[in-house]
Order: sequence, then C-alpha cells, then structure tokens
Amino acid sequence: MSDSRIIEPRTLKGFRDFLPGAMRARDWLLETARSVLKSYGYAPIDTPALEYSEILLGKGGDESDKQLYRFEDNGGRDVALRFDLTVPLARFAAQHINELGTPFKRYHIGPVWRAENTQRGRYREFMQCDFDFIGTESLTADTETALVIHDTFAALDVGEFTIRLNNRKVLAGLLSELGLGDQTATVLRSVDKLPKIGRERVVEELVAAAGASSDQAQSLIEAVTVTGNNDAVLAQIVEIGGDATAYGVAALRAVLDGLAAAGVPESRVQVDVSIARGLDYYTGTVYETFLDELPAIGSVCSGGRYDDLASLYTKQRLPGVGASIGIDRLLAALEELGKVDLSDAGAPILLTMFAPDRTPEYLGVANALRREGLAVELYPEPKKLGAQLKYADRKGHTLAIIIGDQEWEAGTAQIKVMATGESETVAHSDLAGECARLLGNT
RNA sequence: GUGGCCGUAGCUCAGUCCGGUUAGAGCACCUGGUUGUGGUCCAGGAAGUCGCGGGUUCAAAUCCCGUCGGUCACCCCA
Repeated sequence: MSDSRIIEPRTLKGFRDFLPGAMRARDWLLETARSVLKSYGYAPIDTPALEYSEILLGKGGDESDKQLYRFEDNGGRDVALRFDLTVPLARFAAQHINELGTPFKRYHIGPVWRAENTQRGRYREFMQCDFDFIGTESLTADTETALVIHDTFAALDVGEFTIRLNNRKVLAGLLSELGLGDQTATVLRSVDKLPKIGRERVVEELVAAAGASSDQAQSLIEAVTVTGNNDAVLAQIVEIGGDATAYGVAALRAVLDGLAAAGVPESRVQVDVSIARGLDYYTGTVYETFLDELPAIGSVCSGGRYDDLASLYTKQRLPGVGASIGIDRLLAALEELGKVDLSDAGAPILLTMFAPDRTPEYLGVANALRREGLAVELYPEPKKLGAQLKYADRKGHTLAIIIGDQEWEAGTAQIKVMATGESETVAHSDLAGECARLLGNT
C-alpha cells in the first residue's frame, strides 16, 4: 500500500479514546463507586447497548427522541442505542422483577449514547453509574440514596461537595398555592435556570412563558430562594406554602434526620427548593450534587424518586428512588482540579534484561516475584542498561532490578530505588522479601 | 439543531490581519559523549498532507466557499 492510501486515523465527534492515564483514573473512580454501592447491598446488572426503538422512544420527552442513535439492523429491526440507564432498567425490571423480588436495589455502570452537540464534559458516548432502589416507597430508601452519594464523594476525595435536596411535592404545593399548578412543567424549567440567569430574568420568563402575573412570579422566586440553614428553609416554606407543602416538607425532614443520624455533616446537605431537574418523571425527593470548588461544571450526581418506573412495560407498580453519577463529567472536573494523576503508574517494579541468553531465567525471576504478590514488568529486550533505567524513570517504576552476568554467577540481584538512586544487592532467595520491604517504605 | 471563536511537528504555540526564498521555537522523542546504571549537561538527528476538499492567483499556512474536529453560548443534560 502506498503512503497516499493511508486512512486518516480519527474518532467520531463526541467519541473519545482513553489513554492509560485517563483509563486508570476512570477505573479508580468506578472502583470507588462500586465498593460503596456494594457496601449498601446494591447488586450489579447489565443490559444490552442496543434496544428495540419502541422501548426507548418517548421516554424522556421529544428531546431525548431527537438524541437517539437509531437505525435499522441487518435483520430489518428498528433499533437504537440506549441514551440512559433508567429506561433499560424499567424494561429490565418489568421483564425480571418476578424472579428478583422486591425491594430490589441494583447498580449499573455502562456507556450510553446521545446524538447531541458536544461541550466540555459533555460527549456523545459517555459512562453512567446508576443505582436505584425499586419496589419500595419507604423514605429510608430516599435517605440511603443520599447516603450513597455522600459516601461515594467522600471516598473520592474531591474536596468539599454539597448535595442539594428538594422534593417535587414541595414545588407542586407551592405552585398550586400560588395558582400556577397547571403550568408545572414550564414553571419548573424556568426555575431550574435560577442559578444561571438570575431571578430578574426568571421572573421575566415566568411572566412570558408561563403566563404568571408579576406578583405570582415574585412570590414563587421568593419561596424557592429562601436562605438559612435547612430548618429555617423548611419553616419558611411551610409559612409560604401552607398545608399544600406539608407532605413534601415532612419527607425532606425525614431524609435530613436520617442523614444526620448517619453522621453526615450538615454542611454537605442543603435543602434547595429551586432544584427542579429537567426530567419530568421525578415525583418526590430530588438530588443534585455539586463540587464546591467547581460548581460551574454542573451536577455530578443527580437523581430522585419516581412513583412508577415501569408502567409502560408492565401492570405491576414499581416505585423507586435512585441517582446517576456522571462519570465523565466527574472525570473532567477532577482533571481540572488537578486531583487525578494522569501519569503512567503501572507495575512498581521493572526487571531489566541484561544477559541476552538468559531470557528464560529472567522470565522465571519475574514470575517468582509475581507469585509473591508483586507486580513486575520485565523489559522485553537486552537494550542498553541506561535506556532501560530511563524507561523505568519515565514510566514511574519505583524499583529497578538489575541482574547481569556477574549477578547470575553470584546468585544475587541488584535492587535500585529509582527515587534515591541507591541500590543494594541481595541473594535471589531474598529478592521478593526485600522488594516488598522497599515498596512498603516508599 | 442555531450562532461566536479556534484547528501549523507527539504537546504548547509563533507566523495568518497587509499572499511571495528550503514553515519556525520551546518541551517531548531518537543517537552519541558514558561497550553495566535513569533524572543534569553538551553535541547531533528525526519529525509537519500548515485538519480535509475545492476555488481565486504567476504564487495560498495566509484570501473565499464547503466540510470534519474542538471550544463557548442557546437548548437540554451526566
């Protein structure tokens, strides 16, 4: 093939390659989330990337239909790539809930696809980590959902973060009290923009789009922007919204009490009545999570309670509560905050190769160390020692082991600590123990 | 989907407005100085279809159109 026929290597808009550094960061993030979820008893599941289009269509409104990657497969079936993990869960639950039993809590980590325009931290293929607790209306599940969010972000060491809590019923109560009940969706969409465009423009939008009077709009904004600690906020809501908000307020209070009892610092949880969420299907508690150091990137974990997940696919009623960690958005945030080490960090030990005809023996030494639980990389060819050490340096190996003819004859090995440049010589029988000791110390 | 800005070596960028000798720099990379010891230093080297395609011109990285990719805003959302 001539040079002119080389195909330009490229990836689709919004689709990305993951180099080792980014992949390690993602693995670490997912491992952390997984271990928290397991500690709460969430079970792992997976579903196909591709579903019949009818399963996915019309579930998130017109917008998500437009964002579907949809096509006809080779068998003439109308299929589409999943755009979230919630709709597949609904289908999954309708199909299998009888064998699983309720209540059922599962987590699901996998890629989803949306054919929308890209932006920083927003891609067309991205990873979600969803966890849901279905088949129970108990507020304990709402509380545990918030606890999982809290424990995960605490374990991730992302600096301070705030879980913003609301309850759709509080909003609904306020709206009906103010006579805006029939405009719920429009109103919520405007209210959701509060932090972005400010109260003046939200008021304008409410008047223009939702047909609210200026007074109604002002009262609403006042109600959703009450400040103070959580108790004060709830008290003021009751004052403004009256009985209409009583249930929602009580639910929020129950969740807050549960979180406090579990030892969650109050500074990390904030009732925020302006959190409405884009999706319409939430009916109770709503969660959004922001990194205090990087609020602009948006919510890195969102979710809420829904009355009925799977009514489209089964007659069995399945209420539930769950949330979704935006893995890629979180990774973008962590990278921006300098909290992920993108450098290579593979096996801590590099075994250099020196004497050309001893390859089998090098392989033997490497494997003996691995059997002792040590991660070892064997340099694949007897290149100049300097080059091998340079490689060890660049790849971040902690120790380099050097065994040349002299060492083979003496039955010893030289261990070099890369950070200090110091080295020591030990017998082969002591090699694993000494490496372990040195790694423990560094 | 709509609009603004951007796209030059692996990376960060200069050069583009006012077209004109072999398109530059820093970092990274490779080789040697050091035939068994990395990070520093010195010397040398390799590396660019100027995103891609078309047009204008004697001449295009530079001007025009289209397209792909990135980014920001709207929208929506993780």
